[in-house]
Amino acid sequence: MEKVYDPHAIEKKWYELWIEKGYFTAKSSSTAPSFSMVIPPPNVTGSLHMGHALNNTLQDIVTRFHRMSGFNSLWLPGMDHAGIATQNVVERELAKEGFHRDEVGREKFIERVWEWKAQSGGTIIEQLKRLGSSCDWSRERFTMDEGLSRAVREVFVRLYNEGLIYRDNYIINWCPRCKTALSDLEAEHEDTKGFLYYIHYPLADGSGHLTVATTRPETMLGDTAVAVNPKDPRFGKYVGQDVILPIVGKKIPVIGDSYVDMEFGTGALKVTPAHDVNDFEIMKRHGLEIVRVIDEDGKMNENAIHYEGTDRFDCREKIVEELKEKGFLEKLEPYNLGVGKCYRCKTVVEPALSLQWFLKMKPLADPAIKAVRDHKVRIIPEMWEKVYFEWMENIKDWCISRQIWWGHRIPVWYCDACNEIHVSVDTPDRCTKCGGALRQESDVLDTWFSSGLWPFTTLGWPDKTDDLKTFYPTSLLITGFDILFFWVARMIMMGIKFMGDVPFKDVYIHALVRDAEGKKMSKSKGNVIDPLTIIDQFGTDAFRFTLTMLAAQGRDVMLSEERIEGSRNFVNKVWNASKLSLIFMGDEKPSLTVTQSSFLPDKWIRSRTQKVIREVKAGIEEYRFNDVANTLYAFVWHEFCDWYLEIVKPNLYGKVDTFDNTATRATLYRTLTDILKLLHPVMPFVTEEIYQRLPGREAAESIMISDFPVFNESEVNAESETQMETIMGIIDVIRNIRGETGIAPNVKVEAIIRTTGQESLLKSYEYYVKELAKVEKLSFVDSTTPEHSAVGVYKGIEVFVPLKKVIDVAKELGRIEKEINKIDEECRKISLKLSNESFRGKAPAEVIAKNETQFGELTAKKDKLLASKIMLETIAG
RNA sequence: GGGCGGAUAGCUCAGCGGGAGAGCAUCGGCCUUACAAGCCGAGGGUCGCAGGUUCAAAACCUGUUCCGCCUACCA
Repeated sequence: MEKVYDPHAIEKKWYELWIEKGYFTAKSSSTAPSFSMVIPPPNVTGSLHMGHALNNTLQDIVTRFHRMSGFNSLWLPGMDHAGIATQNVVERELAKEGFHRDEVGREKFIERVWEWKAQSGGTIIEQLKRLGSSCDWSRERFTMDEGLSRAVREVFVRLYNEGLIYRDNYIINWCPRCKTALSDLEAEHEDTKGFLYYIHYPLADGSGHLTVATTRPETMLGDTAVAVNPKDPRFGKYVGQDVILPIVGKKIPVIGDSYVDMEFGTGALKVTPAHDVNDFEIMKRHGLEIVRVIDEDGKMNENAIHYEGTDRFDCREKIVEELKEKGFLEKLEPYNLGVGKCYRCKTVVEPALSLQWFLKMKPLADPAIKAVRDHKVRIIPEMWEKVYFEWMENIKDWCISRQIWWGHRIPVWYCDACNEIHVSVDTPDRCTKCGGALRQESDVLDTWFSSGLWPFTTLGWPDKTDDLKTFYPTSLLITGFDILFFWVARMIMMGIKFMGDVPFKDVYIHALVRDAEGKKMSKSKGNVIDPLTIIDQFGTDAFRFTLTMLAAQGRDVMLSEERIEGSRNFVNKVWNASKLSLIFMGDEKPSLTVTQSSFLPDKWIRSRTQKVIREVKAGIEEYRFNDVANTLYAFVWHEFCDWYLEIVKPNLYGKVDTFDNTATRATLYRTLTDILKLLHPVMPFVTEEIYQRLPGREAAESIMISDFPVFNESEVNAESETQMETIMGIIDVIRNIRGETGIAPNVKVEAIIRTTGQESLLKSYEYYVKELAKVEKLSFVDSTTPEHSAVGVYKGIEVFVPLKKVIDVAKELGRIEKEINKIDEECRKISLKLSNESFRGKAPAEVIAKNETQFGELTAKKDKLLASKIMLETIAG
C-alpha cells in the first residue's frame, strides 16, 4: 500500500463497480422495510455548487446507512426542467446565431431546447456521481418526461374541475426582460435607495392642491384617483371633489379609503390600479377606472402621452423634470424601499395588471398546516416549523402561468368560434360544443408546479405502481431552507391533495454553505469554491467529511481549505492505520469466533467501539451529522490510532507473546472492519478500497452492501475501560513530566509508582507502560518517597520520575507549584459549594457526592505534591 | 413593520441547568521502520453587555448592543 492515500485512481474504479453491480437499485417490492428519499432535483442548466455538495453528501450518508442497515433503500434522482433559466440559456445560444425565438417559432424552439439538453444539459448528474452519490440511476426522472408531464396535466385538470385553479386579471410581478409573470416568491425584495417624490395635484375647483407622495412618479400617468383617509381631519373634506392629474390634465376623483395611512407621506395617496396591488384593491372597492401605462417591455405605452416608448426608468427622470418645470414637484427626499427583482435575471419587476392562471392556496394549505402541526411531517430543526407556519398561515394565491415556451403547456383549449373552454389531460380534436377548431393556451406552468408533485410523480403516479406502494410516503427529505416555501411546502400540499398522505415523514433542513468569512458564496462576489476543484485537490472523501463535520444543525457551514486539509489528513490517517493493521493481520483470516481476548487493550477497544457504534447510529438517525463526524474522528484518531495500535505493536510485531496474539489479531480485524463500516456512509471510497484488501473477507463483496455494525451490549466492559484508563493515565503522567522537564524523546527514564491497589494491574502491563512512556526501569514503592524526583498523580496513584541526572530541581519545583495552584483554585470553588447550606439541602445527592469525591481526590493529590515539594526543597537546601 | 437565528480560546465552531470543549492556528521537543498529510508535550477563554430565576447559569427568563437571514400591500 502507498505511503499516502491517493484518491484519484480509486474513486472512479469503485463507483463503476457499484453501478455495474446494481447496488444502488432499489427493489419495487421487498419484505425488507423500505427507506426512500427523493433528491431535490437540480436544474438541468445547473452545475454542482457547494450547496448541492452539502445537500447530496448528507443524503448519501443517510441512504448508505439505511442500505447497510438492511432497508430496501431508494434514493431517487432526477432533474428539474427549470423553465425560465433553460429558456434563457437557449435564447442566448440563438442570439449568437442572430435569431430571436419569435423568428424560430415555438415548436422549433422547443426542439432546440431538447437538443441542448441532450448535448449540454445535466452535467450536474455526472458531478453528483463524482461526489459518490448512491442514487438509483435506473429510476432517474426529469420533470419534462412524458410520464411526469401527463401527471402535471392530470393534476391541473383535477384542480381546475374543483375550482381551485382559475383564470383572472390581477396584479402580478412582471419581469420585462424574461417577459413573463412571476409568483410572489420569484420576486426577491431588495432594499434599494430611492426617493419619495412629493407632487401637487391641483384641485379641480382651483381652490388649491393636494400633495401626494410616491416612489414611482412615472406611474402617475396611470392614476385614476387620489385616496385619503376619510377620518383625516385635514383631507376628509375633499372626498367627492376632483383633482387635475398633472401633465395628463384629466380630472380624477378624490376618494375616501381607510387603507390610507394618515401618518405616512402626506396622507394623500395616488391610486394607480394597473400597477399596484393595493391600488388595485382600492379600485375594486370604488369602481375606479384602470389605466395601464407600462407595457410588457418595461416601456411606457400609448397611455403615457408624449412618453410613449420611453423606458420606465428614463421616464421617471424625465417626468420628474417636467413636474419640476411646471411647478408640480414640491420636494423629494431620500427613501429606502424594497424593490422586487426577478430571481432569474435580477431585473426590477413591474407590478402589473395581467390575465393569469392562479391556484387557490388556502384550501390546500390548511391540511398541510395541520400535517406539520400533528407531526405527520416533522421539520428538523424544529425552528423551521415556525417559519413554515408563518408563511402558510398568510399564504396567497399562486400565479402559476408563465409566458414562456419551455415548460408544461397549460392543458386548456379555447374555441374561438363559441368561446367554449376545454380543459383536459389529452389533446382534444375539436370543440365538443360547436365542432370548431381549438387553440391551446400558450402559457406554460411555473416550474415549481411540477416540482411540487415530485415525490409521487417520480414513483409513477397517476398509475398505481409498485414503487408508489413501496416507497410512498417517502421517509425523508433533505434540503436547504431557501426552498422551504418554493418546494417543501408545496410538496406537502400536493402530496396530501393527490396521494391522501404526506409526501415524507421527516424534512431535514440544512444550512447554507458560506466562505471562510461567512459570506454567501456567489459568482458576483467571486468567492465561490468549486466543489470539483476541491475533489480534484483533496479527494471526495476528504471533501465529504469536511462538509459533514461542519453540518451542525441550524448553523451555516463555513468552508475553508484549511478545514478540508484537516479532513484529508484524517482520510490519510485512516489509510495508514489500515495499512498497519493489514500488515499485522497478514493473510490470515482471523477467527471470528474469538469474542473475548484476555488482553486488556482488546477488551477496552471493543467496549469503546460499541459505544461509538451506538453514537453513530443515533447521530445519523437524529441528523446530527457533525456529531457523527466528530465522534468518528476522535475515536479513530485518538483512541484507535494513538492508543490501541500503539499498545498492540509489541504483541503483533512479535516482541511479546504473553497474551494470545491470535485473539488480538481478531480484535484488530473486527475493530478495523467496524471502523470502515462506520465511516463508509461519510467516506465511501477509501473505506471500500481498504475493505477490499481485508484478508479472508466477510461474505459481502462490497462494503456498501455489508452489514452496518449493530450495538452489542455484551462487549461493553466498564471495568476494562477503567483499567485501561489507569494505564493510559500513568503513561500520560510520565509523558507530561518528560515534556515539561524537557527530557528528549530518545532518553529513557526511570519511574517509581505508589499505587492505591492497582499494583498487579500495572505489573501485568508494565511492559506497555515502559514502551509507551519510554521508561527504562519501572518499580513500585509502598511508603518511602523517592528522593529528587518529579512527581505526578493520576487518581491517587503517585508516579515519581527521578531527575537527579536529568534536570535541575528548581525547574521541577516550579512545575509542582504551578500544579498546586491549579488545584487550589479548583478546591476553592468546590469547597465554596460544599460549605453552602442551601447547596447541601437542595442539590441532588449524586451532585453532592460527586463534588465531595472530587474534593477528596484533589486534596489528596495536593498533599502528595506538597510532600514532593518539601522533599525537593530539602534536597535543594 | 413583523419574525427568526447568532454573539464561547487568535480563527471556525460544538456544548444549551451541576467539574469551560474540539479542529485549525501558536509555542517547545522529536525524521520512534503505519502515517512529517506524522508523533509527544504545552500555553490560551470574567462563554456580547446589564439585570433576574435557582443551592447552582455559558446554558433558563427580561432588557440591551452589534451582526446575519427570512418575510411584508406605508405609497
